[in-house]
Parts: sequence; C-alpha cells; structure tokens
Amino acid sequence: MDTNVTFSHPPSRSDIRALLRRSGLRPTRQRLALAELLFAKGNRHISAELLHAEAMIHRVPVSLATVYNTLHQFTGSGLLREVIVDGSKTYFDTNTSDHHHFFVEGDDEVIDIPEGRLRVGEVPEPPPGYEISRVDVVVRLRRIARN
Amino acid sequence: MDTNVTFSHPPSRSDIRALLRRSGLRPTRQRLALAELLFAKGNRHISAELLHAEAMIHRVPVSLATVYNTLHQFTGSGLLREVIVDGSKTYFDTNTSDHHHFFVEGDDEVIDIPEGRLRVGEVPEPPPGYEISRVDVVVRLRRIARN
DNA sequence: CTGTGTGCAAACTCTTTGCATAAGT
DNA sequence: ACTTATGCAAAGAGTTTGCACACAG
Repeated sequence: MDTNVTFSHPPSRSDIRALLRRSGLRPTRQRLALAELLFAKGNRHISAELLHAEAMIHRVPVSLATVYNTLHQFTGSGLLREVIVDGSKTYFDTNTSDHHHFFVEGDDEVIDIPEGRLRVGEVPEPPPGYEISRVDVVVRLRRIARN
Repeated sequence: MDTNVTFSHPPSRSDIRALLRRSGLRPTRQRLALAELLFAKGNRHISAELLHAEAMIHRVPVSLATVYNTLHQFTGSGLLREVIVDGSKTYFDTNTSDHHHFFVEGDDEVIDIPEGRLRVGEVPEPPPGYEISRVDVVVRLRRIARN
C-alpha cells in the first residue's frame, strides 16, 4: 500500500512520470501538469476548485471535471490523502503520512500538525463487527481577537 | 454558554417549551415538534434531510427550509452541536457534551464515543495569533469483511 | 396589532456523470 | 489501431435565500 518514494524537491518532470507510471496511471499532459502543481511546493492542502484555478493561472488547459477525476485517482493510488475538516469542501493533502490537522475557522485554512506533535491517548475499542480504519484529529482554531 | 439542564426523558412538552423560551426562541408549532423529535429518543445524530423525513412520517407539516433554520438556531443556542465527519452532509448531535465520534464509512452512521473513553494526549500549541476553539476526533470504522 | 417565523420556489455551491472527441502507447 | 483520458454541458445532492403569508405574544 505504500507507493511513497523520496524525490528531490521540487521533483523533476521525469520523477513525476515515474511516479504516475508506478501508480498505474498513464502520464497524460493533464496529470503531469497537475502532479507538478501539487508536488512542486511541498505539502499542500488544496481543493479541486483551487487547483483548477491554479492550473488556469499557469496556462494549463484542464477542465474542472478532469481535476476532480485526477484528484480521486491520485488519492486511490496513495499519492494524496483526503482531509475532512469542513462540511462543504473536500481538501486533498499531498502529505500522505500519518498526521493530523489544524483548521482555521473562517478562512478555511488547513495546516499540518507535524507527526508526533499530537498523541491520541487511548483509542476506544470499536463496536463488535467493526474495525478502525483511521483516526482523524482536527484541532479547530480561531483568530485571537486583537484589542 | 451552558444552557443545559436535565429533564426527564422523554422530556415533556412543557419542558421543551421552557427550553426554547430559555434559549430566546419562540416556541412555535414547528420548533416544538422538531425539538420533540430530536430530544425524545436520547442522543441522536441526524441530518436535516433525515429530520425532515421523520417529521413527514409523524405528520408534522414543516418545510425543509424551516428544518435547516431550526437546526441552525438550535445549534446557535447550544441545544445542538454540529458534527463534521463527512465531506458532503452535516450532522447535528443532540449530545452537546464534550465527546468524540465513531463514523462508519459506507453507511454514514455516527456513533458517540462516551466522554472519557478517548483521551487526546498532548495537544500541540496553536500557531501564534490563534487559539484552539475545539478538538474533534473522528474514529473512522469499516465493517469487518466476513469470509 | 406588531414582529418574528414559515413555506415555497428559485438560486447556489460543490461534485459527479454521460458521451463524443482527443491523446497515449 | 486500440484503449484510456479528457472536455463539455448537464444533472445531482445538499444547503441557503427572498419574499409573501401566517402565527405567537
């Protein structure tokens, strides 16, 4: 299940080609371009709409539908991780390691909590017939009112 | 901020009237009926659509828009708590005490983790300029495949 | 009576889908 | 060539909004 390999940052175009190939995804123009946008700048938390906007800015012609497809394919291949912090939008995290998140209410910003900086003490036994697939912690933040 | 008072369960109609009054909400037919549905059966995790459907079954004439309004008003008054476990739907929890949730992937079921059964070890320092408003833990469950 | 609440339908946001066309191998 | 991916526009779910009418105090 672990497709992670360390690349130089920013990863070269051929690193990305290799990454896609290894994930069983044909390295199309759009996937290459989106992967480059996603993985060039280190850890990012991005929504489909935002990635689409970014692609437009960089003159990468790609439709919103393709952005959604691509994000889901990347998630399926373990290149991304879905983060649920907000009822209305879905965020995708380029950091697939085991970690949790701050979420800034109001400006809808997602920030990584470095692995190890938060420890979940005792996790309760799941009800019979179920197993734990994942534990997600969201530390909700608000701006301190300045007086 | 704590509007909680213990009532007999199921709370009587006048308990509910009092509760609404105390929250500054006029006890209209719809609000009374919805509050009764919500608080009659102990702790519930319910979506707007589901509550609306339930109201229809009980022959409570109320529009979906009013259900949304009411749920948000109740949340604002501390009678309910919003639970974010799923990117697409919003759940409201009649248990406003400090506790966390199991979420069953697939059937989208929300289950309380009793207060105290899960301990978050060390919570990280928020970034400067921010304060913690709340820590939410979601333990995601999947059905154990039966062979 | 006066003001707040409600119902309805329309609008809105985010996301998914179907199908003809384009591109990768 | 053969297959898989893409683009577009339309549909879909969940939620919000605006305004006339209804109801509680």
